[in-house]
Amino acid sequence: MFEKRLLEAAQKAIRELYSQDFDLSKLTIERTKKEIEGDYTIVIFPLLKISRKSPEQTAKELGEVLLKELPVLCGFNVIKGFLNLILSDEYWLSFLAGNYQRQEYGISQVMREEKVVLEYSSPNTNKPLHLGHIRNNLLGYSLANILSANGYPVVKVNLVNDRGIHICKSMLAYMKWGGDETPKSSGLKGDKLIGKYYVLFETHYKNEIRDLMDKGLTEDEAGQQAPLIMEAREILRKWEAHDHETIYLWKQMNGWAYQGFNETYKTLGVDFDRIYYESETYLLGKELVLEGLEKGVLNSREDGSVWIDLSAEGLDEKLLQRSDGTSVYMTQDLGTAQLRYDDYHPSQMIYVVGNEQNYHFDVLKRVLLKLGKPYAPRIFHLSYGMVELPEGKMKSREGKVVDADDLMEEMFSTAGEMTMELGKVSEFPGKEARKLFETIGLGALKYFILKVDPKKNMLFDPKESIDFNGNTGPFIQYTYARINSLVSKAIAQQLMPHQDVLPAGSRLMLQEKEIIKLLMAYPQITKQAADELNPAVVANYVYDLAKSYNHFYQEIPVLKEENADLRQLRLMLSVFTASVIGKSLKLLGIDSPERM
RNA sequence: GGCCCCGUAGUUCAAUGGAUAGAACGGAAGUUUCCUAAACUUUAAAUAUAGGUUCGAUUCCUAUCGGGGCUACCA
Repeated sequence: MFEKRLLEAAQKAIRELYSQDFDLSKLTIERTKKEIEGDYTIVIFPLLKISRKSPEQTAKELGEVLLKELPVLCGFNVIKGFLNLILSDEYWLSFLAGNYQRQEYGISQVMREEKVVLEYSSPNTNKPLHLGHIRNNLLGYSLANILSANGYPVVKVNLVNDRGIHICKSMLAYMKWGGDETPKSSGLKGDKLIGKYYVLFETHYKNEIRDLMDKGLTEDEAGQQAPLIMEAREILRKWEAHDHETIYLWKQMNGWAYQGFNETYKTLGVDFDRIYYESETYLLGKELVLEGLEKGVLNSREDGSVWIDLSAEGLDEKLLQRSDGTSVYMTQDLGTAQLRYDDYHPSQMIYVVGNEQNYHFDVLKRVLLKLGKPYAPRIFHLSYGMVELPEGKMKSREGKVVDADDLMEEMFSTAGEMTMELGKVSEFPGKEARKLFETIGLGALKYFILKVDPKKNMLFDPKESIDFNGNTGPFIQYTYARINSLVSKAIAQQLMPHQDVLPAGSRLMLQEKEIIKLLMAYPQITKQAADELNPAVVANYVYDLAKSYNHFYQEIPVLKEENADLRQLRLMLSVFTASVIGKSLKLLGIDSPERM
């Protein structure tokens, strides 16, 4: 890689010029800004202490030595404290010719030994997936792709919250008011049917609380004593005691939910290698709690509840097991972590979970550390920001959510309307057209969500957020389709270049060079995205690339160019660009349409 | 109250401590006898406030103001 060679040469040049060694980590080399002539820039300021000369003078001296030392350099300029180096066109051209058809470009050919377990999605079986889950799923799926491309063997796991007091709530509501309604009889998707009863519970529960408060109870007391919540607790107790009827209903309702989830996952285009159920891990969690008690790391109270005291570390006391012996979220997560470690011995266990659970994961890690678990330090909570609506946070208890299925369906129909309006694919058969609308609609949705830094909260306005023009998924997909059309024509006219032919002697236009530079950056981009666990790096990159290509395409002829060398160069550039756009989108979980 | 995160054009997002803070949407003005106009070109418009560290701060530190989250025997 050129940066490395440049750094070494700079080291040598500095020693030659100032007879001193210099800490290379202080030297920054960056790609030259677009508006300025040059390809790589060395920031000179850190050198001034040892050069004892003006920034301009220092830059000039260093530039001259480098020019002599590195044959690929053909010139430089100095602006203030910045040394801008110019590489010869041959350098860019040979890179282009050598890589434009490499399928494996930007994909690591070395696989690491140790696995990464990546958890995402993690739905509750009592409510359908909503926009927040969409962000979660897209992030997880994309990260799995990005890590794989960087040579990490990834195990995609989904942890289903299939048990707990919240599930009992929808079970209770169904027992009371459900009759024998099924997804089939109601025509509702399974997860939607469950969600309906969860909301029903919350509504009635709230009413009971209000009634009790009217009788003089505090809100807390009312929340604890309302008949519905007490009944739900009883169901949880029965469930943990393996009561037959309870288990039967639980299985039936969860089955409905899974069917619904699977449909949504399929439409969204995400999948998993392994599904864990909390009902299978909570007992292991309880064992760990017992172990903690024996080791004296945890303490039990008189009422039988088990706690960990983290006040010495600036946190609070945290409950790990209820007084009635039932387990809580944390108990389950302890077991899940253990099981995952036993199954895969991963080098990293990444949890894609919203930032509202930062505290929970902080505690989880500390508990496991105190238990002396070797995998505790390998736990990494990839904490992503909330998706907010214009009116604020989504509240599934109140049914104030953007439903995942509805949203996607809306995207598809909007994509269809847009396409028809533009008169793009009127000759497409119906099935193919529907496929295209899904590709474009999902492209818009996925790009919109993934282009934002995962750590940050983001706003989603159902009426305005999704666009198909400008900095959007469809814009990038369009660029891909456009190139594809161009290349098809080139093939038809037998104009495609031969791989072993170098377009020699041609001068690169600015627009061409800009694209080549971006293409060359692709491997670093995928690495950065993996290091930072951040798909937005890829999203912003591929937008830049598409934008640069459109700029080029608008102003410079490709097939119409009469000079065969230039035509060949531009075709290579186009083929390479389409390939890298396709790969980048793939990393984001976005499909690239051949036509649109 | 305590702990954590975030304040960048009208709006939604960018910017490894480096050059004149980038885009997109929206606003204004243009480009189609020419490889897909879901495109391209031009234009107006922003770092919450006050200090500090630094040759250099949107970025690091402190305070203030504003927004969000957590602080459940919910998940």
